[in-house]
Amino acid sequence: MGRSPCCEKAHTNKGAWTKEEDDRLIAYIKAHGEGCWRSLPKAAGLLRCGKSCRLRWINYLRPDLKRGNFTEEEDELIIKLHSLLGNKWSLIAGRLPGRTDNEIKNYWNTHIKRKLLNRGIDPVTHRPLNEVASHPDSSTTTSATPATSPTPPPPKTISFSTPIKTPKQEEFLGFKDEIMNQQMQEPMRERCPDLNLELRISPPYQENPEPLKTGTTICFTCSLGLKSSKDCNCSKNIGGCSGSSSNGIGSSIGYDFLGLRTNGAFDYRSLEMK
DNA sequence: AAGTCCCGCAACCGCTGGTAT
DNA sequence: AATACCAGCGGTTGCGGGACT
Repeated sequence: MGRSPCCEKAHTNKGAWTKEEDDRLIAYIKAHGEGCWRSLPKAAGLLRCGKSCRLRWINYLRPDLKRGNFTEEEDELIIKLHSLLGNKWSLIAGRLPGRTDNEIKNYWNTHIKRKLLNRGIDPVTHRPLNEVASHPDSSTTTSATPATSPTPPPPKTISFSTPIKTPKQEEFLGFKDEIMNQQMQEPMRERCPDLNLELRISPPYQENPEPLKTGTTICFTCSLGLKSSKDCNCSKNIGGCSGSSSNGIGSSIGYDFLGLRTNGAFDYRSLEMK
């Protein structure tokens, strides 16, 4: 037994959305909120698949979308995040307010790939092209998984021998990038000497950020904005984070390589790629 | 002006993970 | 444990418009 189709394909429109369809969708979501995409089309009087409605809303109609050209800063941020996360467009989008995964994916394929090639950097491995050429195993094929090479590939699993010192609270509120950069970049630089991995990423925007008490922890999955993850290891006193601190890692706060709050010793095991 | 090519983007498709029953 | 449903993700496709011949 498989899954039933998400909609009655025979009675749904396909292709570009009309202004009227957009208006109907916007009006419905304004009145009832997001969710229940399967039943939404019928309720909203749309001859569309629920999936299609969701995509249209998320990628085009959402009021918080930024639209417009990407800035140079956004370009660099995408490149850096891609070098660390691979084709995890939704994760990358999560670090770029107002941008969608689809938008970033398209932008990557049409602009950034070319930009990196012009810089002599392989867009898949983020290694210098000449280095890739000298190691035939480092293919530039479809996989986002870093290619094999004499040196270990980038983070399937990474560990840094030097634990990050716990900054004072006022330091992490102001994100002491320099500390992180100095301590985190060396191993990466070793592997990608031409790749500037200086990361300056802000935490997700919060209207009224709740100050963390010294001694509390936040796990990597939560720092990425992944709610209710089974990997969550946060202390219970952090809003929206309900896991228990059971991974044996110390309770001091440090920064992961994305500039996000985490335990003093960052545990990259939670960052395994597919 | 007409035809062709190329590029960018919106949308679709197939699949996976999570959850409820 | 098995099944069904839902939401979401990432790869791919196809259309529209601009550039080029």
